[in-house]
Formats: sequence, C-alpha cells, structure tokens
Amino acid sequence: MVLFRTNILKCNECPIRHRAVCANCNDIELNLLENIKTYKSYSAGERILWRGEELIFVASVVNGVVSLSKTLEDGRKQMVGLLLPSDFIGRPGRKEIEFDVTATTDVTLCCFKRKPFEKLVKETPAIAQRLMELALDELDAARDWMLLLGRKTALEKIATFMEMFMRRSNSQNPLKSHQNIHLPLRREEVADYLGLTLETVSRQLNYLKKMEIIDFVDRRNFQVLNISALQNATGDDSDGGVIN
Amino acid sequence: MVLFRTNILKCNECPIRHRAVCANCNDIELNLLENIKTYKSYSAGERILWRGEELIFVASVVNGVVSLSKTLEDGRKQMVGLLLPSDFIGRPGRKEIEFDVTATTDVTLCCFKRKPFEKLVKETPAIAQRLMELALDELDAARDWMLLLGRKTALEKIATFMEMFMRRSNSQNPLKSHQNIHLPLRREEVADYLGLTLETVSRQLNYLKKMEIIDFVDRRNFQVLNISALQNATGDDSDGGVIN
DNA sequence: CGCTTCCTTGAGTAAATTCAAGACTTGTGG
DNA sequence: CCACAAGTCTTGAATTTACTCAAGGAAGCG
Repeated sequence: MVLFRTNILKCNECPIRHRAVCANCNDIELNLLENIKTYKSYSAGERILWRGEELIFVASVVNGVVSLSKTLEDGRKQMVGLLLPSDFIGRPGRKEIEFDVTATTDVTLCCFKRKPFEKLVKETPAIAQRLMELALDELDAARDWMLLLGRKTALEKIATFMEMFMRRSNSQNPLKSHQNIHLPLRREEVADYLGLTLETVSRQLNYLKKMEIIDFVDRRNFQVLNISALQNATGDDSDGGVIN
Repeated sequence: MVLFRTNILKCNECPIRHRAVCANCNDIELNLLENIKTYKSYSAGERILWRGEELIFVASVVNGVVSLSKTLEDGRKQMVGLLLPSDFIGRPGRKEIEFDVTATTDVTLCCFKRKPFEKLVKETPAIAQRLMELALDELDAARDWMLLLGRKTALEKIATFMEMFMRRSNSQNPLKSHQNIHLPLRREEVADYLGLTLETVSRQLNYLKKMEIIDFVDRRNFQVLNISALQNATGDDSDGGVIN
C-alpha cells in the first residue's frame, strides 16, 4: 500500500505548518508532534483507507488531493469530502471512519499513530482547538455542498465547482481572469463530487466553453474568461452570502 | 420574536441532561451553566435566527424540532440540519451562522449568552469535549445526507427518511413494527430535507403505503408494517455499514 | 360552517440519465 | 519513432425520472 517513504521535512520548513493541525502550536508543542510523525506516500488512484477499517493512524495532507467517498450497494458513488494540503484525516475519539479514503493525485501524508496522537491532543489545547476549527470548517463546507446536491441544476453545480477551484487555486489573486486553473480530478470524479454522470459533466463544461465563460488549455487545465458570468451561473446570492 | 419565557427547570431534572452539551459535566460545572442559562420558546413556523445574523446566544434544544436551511437567490430551499432535543445551536469561535434557523414545531431552547458561554468552554474541558463530539456527529450525519441527496432515487430518499424516523422515534424498541411514528414535518419540509418537490414526496409516501410497507394513522402519524422491506428500499448496504 | 392550509392525484414537460459510438490522449513495447 | 492499447472524454439519440402546472379533496381552526 505504501509506495515509498518521502524524506521527512522539519516541521519548521513544512509548507502546511501554519494551516494544518499544528497551526496553533508553539515550538515546544511542535517538537512533540515532530517526534511521533512519519510520512507516507500514495500514488494517484491508490486507496488509503477502506470504510470501516480501524484507524491506526491519523494524518495531515502535505501535498496532493485526497477524496472521501461513500458507495451504495449497487455501486453508485458520492464524494463526501475533498481534502487539499493542510486538511486532516481522522477525528479524536473515532476509531474508524465510515467512508473510503482515496488518493486522487499522488499524495504525501504526515502521519501520527492514533493513540499517541490522541494522548497529545488531550494534553495540548492548541491542537484540540485547531482540530475543532478544522471540523467546523468541514461542517460548513458540507452544508454548502448539501445545498448544491439537493437543489442546484447541472449547470449551476458545474459553475459552482469551477468557481470554487478558481478561488482555491490562486488565493493570492483570487479574482483575476485568464489565470490557469489546474483541475486535479477526472470528469468521472467531478461527477461523483457533484452527484451527476460524467456525460453531464462533459456537456456542461463544454456549454460553459461555448458561452465563452471558460476555456480549456487541456483536459485538466482551464481558464476563466468571464468571472462574473461564472458567478452568476452558480445560482448563489450575488453577494456571496455576506450581509452588509 | 420570543413569545414567552418557560419556567426554568433545574438542570438535574432536565430531560436532556445526559445527552446535551452538559452531558459530561459534574455537579459543579453544571452549576456554572445553570447560572447563565435562560429558556426561550418559539412557536411552530417562527424564525429563530436569520442567516448572517450575529449570534448573541447559543442554545440547546430542550424540546421540539428546529431546522437549519439554506436558500438560493430564486427561493429554492434546502434543509441542511434537523435538530432534535439535546442538539446544539451555535459553535465555539463562530460569531454568526450561514443558514436560517427555524422552529419546525413549538420549541423550547436552553440559551446561554455567547460570550460568557465561550469563556466557560475555555475553562471547562468537559464542555469543550462534548461540543466536539456533537460537531463530529453532525459531520457524520451530513455525509450520509450528501450521499442521499446526490445519488439516491426519490423512493430511496423517502425510505431512508422514514427508516431514520423509525429508529429515532423509539430508541427503546428500535426494530419493532407497527409502532406509531410521529412525523414532525409537513410534506413540503420533508421535500426540503430530501431535495425533492412536495408532490414527489406525497407520491412516494403513497407508493410505500400501496406496497403495504407503511400505513398512515393520519397525515403526521405513521406505522411501519414491514421493516425489512423499508430497509431494502433505502438503497444502503444491508448490513448498515458495519464491517465485522 | 366557511376559510385557510395542507395533501393528493393526474397530465404534460423538462432535465438529466442511459446507452452507444467514436475521438482524443497517454503510455508501452516493438 | 511509430503502432497499438487502455484510459479518458465528447457527442448524439432515446429513455426515464422527477418536476411543473393544475385541480380538487381532506383536515384544522376560528
């Protein structure tokens, strides 16, 4: 399952140092984490954990994209989480997870054995608090996702998805058009994210292209040509939910 | 907005004492909560909080049902949370909420002013830990809900919903048929929960009746006549997700 | 009783799916 | 370097599912 062990970075040099579960830690607390961490790498498509499997480790995503998904008995699949670098896998007090965890791209994880980590959480409020923040952020995201799955049209789903990737992919200049956006998912994975079929995803993406709202560089790389048209197509309130 | 102030119960006599945010508290901690709590009541249909509104209090649901919902600009609505007695409204570190909070039935809340409550949370690990558990339970529920919204058929959605209410409504004898199940939602609210129209909800409920899987006592009260047929109709794994 | 709200049912429609075929990409071995 | 295979994506046609629109019936409330 584990392909190779990546060279382990010093926490201080870690790209996710200030966003991951360790974000609020001081140098002493960081050392405690450093002592129990190991890196594991997975190649694209590899299964990291199966639903129901006992969690022997918890982990932060260092790089790559990880998907969480659930499947019905006849194989219909729904993605229920998309983890980017600094996101966390595993929760305090949970011995197992009730979804599959898959490496969508090549992935490196910063892993902690569950039991020593949970001991550390109990003794370290900075970690406990950060875990809480991460869980609440996921809950917020899950609720927006539920609105999308339950009530948006295929076009609105695609537009929402592209708009989200636009914002996430370049957090420095979030609203500049014609920037390259890398899409780390195949059409089928986008479909599983949005509750659509891959054919519908393809059709709607090509519709947005025909409308000159987006353009393809290649299958996995896009540009947004018309940001406000894209945002209008999401179906969300034009103010993005901000009041006043 | 607030209709009347219910007589305030002693925490020790409170029906949600052992499931709510105070579940892990000892008598001393309970006293601290008791000193800052007030009760508020709302009648069915009343709005408790608007999206974006500043949270001046957080609360436990003492009795009644509270719904959390999001709305698109053209009015399409999706329920994103259904809170029953002992569930909690408001999260540590969150000044506002990004959904509407509505009393679905007559409701009594046990309210705490946000700032004193957050101070108490910081000083009381038992409360902080219980809040974490409640948030993680909600996250698990949200992920099952996403699978339902994204991938289940109308019939599977309805069956899943009824099966959930069956389990929740009588936790003593969870799997006995012909028990009365009270449904605290109107057809339109069920539709908003499931991402359907109210007509489709009505049709599928009557289909389950025609199949003699459920029976109506009246509009709001049902019996499950055939539990295994209902569970088969949910589309979920027959083992309920438990792996050895 | 009469009004309002809620629910049911039917007919026609629209949206997304399914099925099918073919084109483009990428990687591999000759 | 090319040929071929596997994987991925696009596009079209037919179908299905759930929605919309419409009407009427039942229940709850003053």
